[in-house]
Amino acid sequence: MTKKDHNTEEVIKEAARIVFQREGFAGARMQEIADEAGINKMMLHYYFRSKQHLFDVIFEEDYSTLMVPLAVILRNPELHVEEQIIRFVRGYHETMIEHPRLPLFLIHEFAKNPHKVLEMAQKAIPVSKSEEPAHPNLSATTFMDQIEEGKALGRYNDVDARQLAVSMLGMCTHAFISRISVRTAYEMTDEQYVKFLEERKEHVVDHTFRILMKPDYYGKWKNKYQKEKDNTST
Amino acid sequence: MTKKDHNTEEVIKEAARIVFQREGFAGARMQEIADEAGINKMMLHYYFRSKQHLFDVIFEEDYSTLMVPLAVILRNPELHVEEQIIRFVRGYHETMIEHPRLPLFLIHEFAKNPHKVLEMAQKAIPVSKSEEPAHPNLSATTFMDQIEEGKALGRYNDVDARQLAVSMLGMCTHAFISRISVRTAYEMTDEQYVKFLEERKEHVVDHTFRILMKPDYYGKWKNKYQKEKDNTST
DNA sequence: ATTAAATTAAACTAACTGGTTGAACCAAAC
DNA sequence: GTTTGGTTCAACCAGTTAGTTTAATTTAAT
Repeated sequence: MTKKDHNTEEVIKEAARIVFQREGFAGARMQEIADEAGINKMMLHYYFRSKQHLFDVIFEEDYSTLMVPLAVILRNPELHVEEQIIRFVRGYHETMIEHPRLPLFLIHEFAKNPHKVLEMAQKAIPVSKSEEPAHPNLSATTFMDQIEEGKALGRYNDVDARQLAVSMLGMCTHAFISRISVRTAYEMTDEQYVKFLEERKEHVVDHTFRILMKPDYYGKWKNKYQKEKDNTST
Repeated sequence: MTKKDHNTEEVIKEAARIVFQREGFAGARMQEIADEAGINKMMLHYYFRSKQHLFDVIFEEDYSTLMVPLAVILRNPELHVEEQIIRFVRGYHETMIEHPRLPLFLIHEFAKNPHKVLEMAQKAIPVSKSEEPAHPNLSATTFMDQIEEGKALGRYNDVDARQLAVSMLGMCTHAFISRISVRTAYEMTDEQYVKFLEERKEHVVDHTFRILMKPDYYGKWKNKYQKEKDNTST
């Protein structure tokens, strides 16, 4: 920022991100981070007072990387559930293909320190325009309400909205969290696996809608969706 | 075994299990385990040479706790896929309700040390009767084949079997892995959450079948299944 | 050139942590 | 009751780790 064009602070953060995501807080060593950054260990304390503080910075950034785009989608009252689901699943996959270690990292550190993360979450996700959500991170009420509405209209199956939400999230996360198991079980190369993830995006949308929608409504949606897709690609 | 009736070895193992599952290998402290066991730290080394060895014992046991019952189901050539899915999902939930921290623990340590776990897996799951599976842990070929068969018979949707398998596993694991997020988001007490998990068992079966089966075949299955359930309960 | 900030190297500390030692303990065997 | 041998303990040891200090060097702005 001041002198060097390649900002040391940023170099440290990227190294720390790699090491913390790979080893977790307890497993990471400051020397390891310094080596990863190709920099003297002293610098870590010069820029970020302590290991804990450096970790907090990384964790908060990573948390936002994952949550903010998703929160934006789920908070948007203009969007219909179906559009929310499509954007959510695609957004999740696109972010995670770029940051494959994020889900497991966040979940593991969250599980080790839930209280801290929960209070951080309230600050991390900016609340826009005097909006005061009951569920600060994923105001799921609209989501739930709209599903009830769809059920009443006879479009949706009599599915428990909470169970559906957990299933959808599980379908999204699992391919990333269990990357190695899946890769090994299916004997995939790295490229094949990335391709698998790219494809998976649309499969998860499809699976979610198969759970949610009544067969004929699903058929109609798929038809319409297919046409839209054709129009965009031609 | 020799003198005391309350086996110290077992006391240590249970304490180690709790601490390792909560903190992970890197985060766990031998003193912490000793305290948890209400025992002198020396005893840990007396019974289990090193931290690493103690961890390996626990990890292998936990790995087996999860995998063996599932492998038994998936290896059974007598069972139809549908029955396999039902037993798999139920078995998974029942085991995990008893050991809620198992999935995240195993996945996290697996991700940190994939090579070691993979070679361990081959020993851990006993191969019965000169059976030589291509996929040692979850010989998924039968599973895949039967799904292709169901598609050919017009019973199943044109779903990618691998994607389905990942989705099913994700639906199973996520409720346990993200326990705290889910509990917080839905503002549940501990009892309510256990109830949610109990219920979830059948929901996941249902979700999986909704993805897998064509609507009319799903309808038939559900009908038959409902009758069977009524017969068992009356 | 002068100055101030950035960076490195190396030695150091204070706390922590896995692992060890040697003595005490205790129940059974003689 | 004394011996025996596995069991338990408090204290200790050696290596590691986060974090500090100090001094020297490089870099960039004035």
